[in-house]
Amino acid sequence: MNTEPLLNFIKATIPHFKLDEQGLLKTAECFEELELEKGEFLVKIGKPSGYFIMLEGYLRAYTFNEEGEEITTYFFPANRVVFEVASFFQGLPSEENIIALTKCKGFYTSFGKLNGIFHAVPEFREFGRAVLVKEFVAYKQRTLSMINKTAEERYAQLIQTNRDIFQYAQLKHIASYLGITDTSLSRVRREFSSK
Amino acid sequence: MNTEPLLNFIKATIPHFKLDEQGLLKTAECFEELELEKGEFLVKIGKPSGYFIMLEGYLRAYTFNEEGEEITTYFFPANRVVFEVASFFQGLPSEENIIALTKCKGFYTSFGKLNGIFHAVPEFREFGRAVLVKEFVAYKQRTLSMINKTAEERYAQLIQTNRDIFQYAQLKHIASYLGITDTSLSRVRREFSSK
DNA sequence: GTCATTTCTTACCAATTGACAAGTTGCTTC
DNA sequence: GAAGCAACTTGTCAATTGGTAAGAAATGAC
Repeated sequence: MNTEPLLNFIKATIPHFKLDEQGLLKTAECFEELELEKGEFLVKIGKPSGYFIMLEGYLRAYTFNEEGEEITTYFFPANRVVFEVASFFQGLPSEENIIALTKCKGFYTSFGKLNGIFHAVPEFREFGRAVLVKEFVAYKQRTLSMINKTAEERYAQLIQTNRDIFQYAQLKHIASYLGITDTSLSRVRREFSSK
Repeated sequence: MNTEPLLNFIKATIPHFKLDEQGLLKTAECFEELELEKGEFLVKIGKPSGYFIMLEGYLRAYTFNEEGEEITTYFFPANRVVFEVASFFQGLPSEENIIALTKCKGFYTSFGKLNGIFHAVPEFREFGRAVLVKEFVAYKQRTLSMINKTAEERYAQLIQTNRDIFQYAQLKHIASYLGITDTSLSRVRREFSSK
């Protein structure tokens, strides 16, 4: 297993990470390489979530509303750590599916193993916290745009920050992610492109 | 300083917390008692956020949109840990104000001191993580209702889960928290109460 | 107490969004 | 190629929400 990309990712996340041989080895040991084909699930509803450092690919998280319709809760681009927080950290069955929109590559571990590294490699704890904080902050941002931006503004923002998504995800999924119907998104797109 | 309520809160959060004299003392040492009068700020925009274990009271977090209008991002009831995550954990100036809606009581600490406890009292790290995860999960839930619930459903949900808020917060602030205008909330309330 | 200010409600109209249905396009399967 | 299916767009109408203004109610200053 070539662990260099994994360690690079960790170093990029926390510049303070020290590379003593011991810790480096222990850290790498706890991860396994994982590849997902398009359409494969990283997390399934009802099952526990793992912890996936994704270096290539795109993922979509979704759940179902009372009417049984899919609600897309998140899109994950590459170079993000992907996990369903309640399931992973609270040991609950996941309430979300996370599915590969493209072929995905990265490094995978479980809660038990991650805790093992936290215990054995103190510097690594900072990584765990930084990741949790980063994802939390991203979610706060998302909530904020839901409360104070119009559908069109949210669409424009998504195009700016995550244009690739439109290449891989279906518009109906982008619509539910933006909190509107696919019909509405279609209209928004027409008006937006006429500007 | 009577640290019993503080330690009870920690124990309630993580039942595994061991009460060895040493760690107990060190933990308590890092907190100071804090009381806020109604209208006082816990966090101010531009300043760093602290970490407040609030045992009594209600707080409101808010920011401003491009038009300079207040947007309420969160209401904190008692028995929650209150902090602005990006500011506290990433050392950034806060982009939110957090203000007391009522008299508030609890225990306060800074990032440096909290890290000190994490270092000195390993069991306490679990508390820090549990708190972070809990707040993250709460925010995810909030985002989900913004995407797949109507304003009236969100209103009904807030009444059910947080009825007290209506006693302490202004309706215009509740409106922006729900992502609607105060005019709209007024209508929703009329229609809701006529059912 | 009065006055002034803010908060909340209501009314009116405009803009946005949703629900439903029909039509187009593209893809898969046979 | 034809048939079937899913994704996307468009149109129509209804429901929801926003913007503005006016008035009622509550609050605070004096």
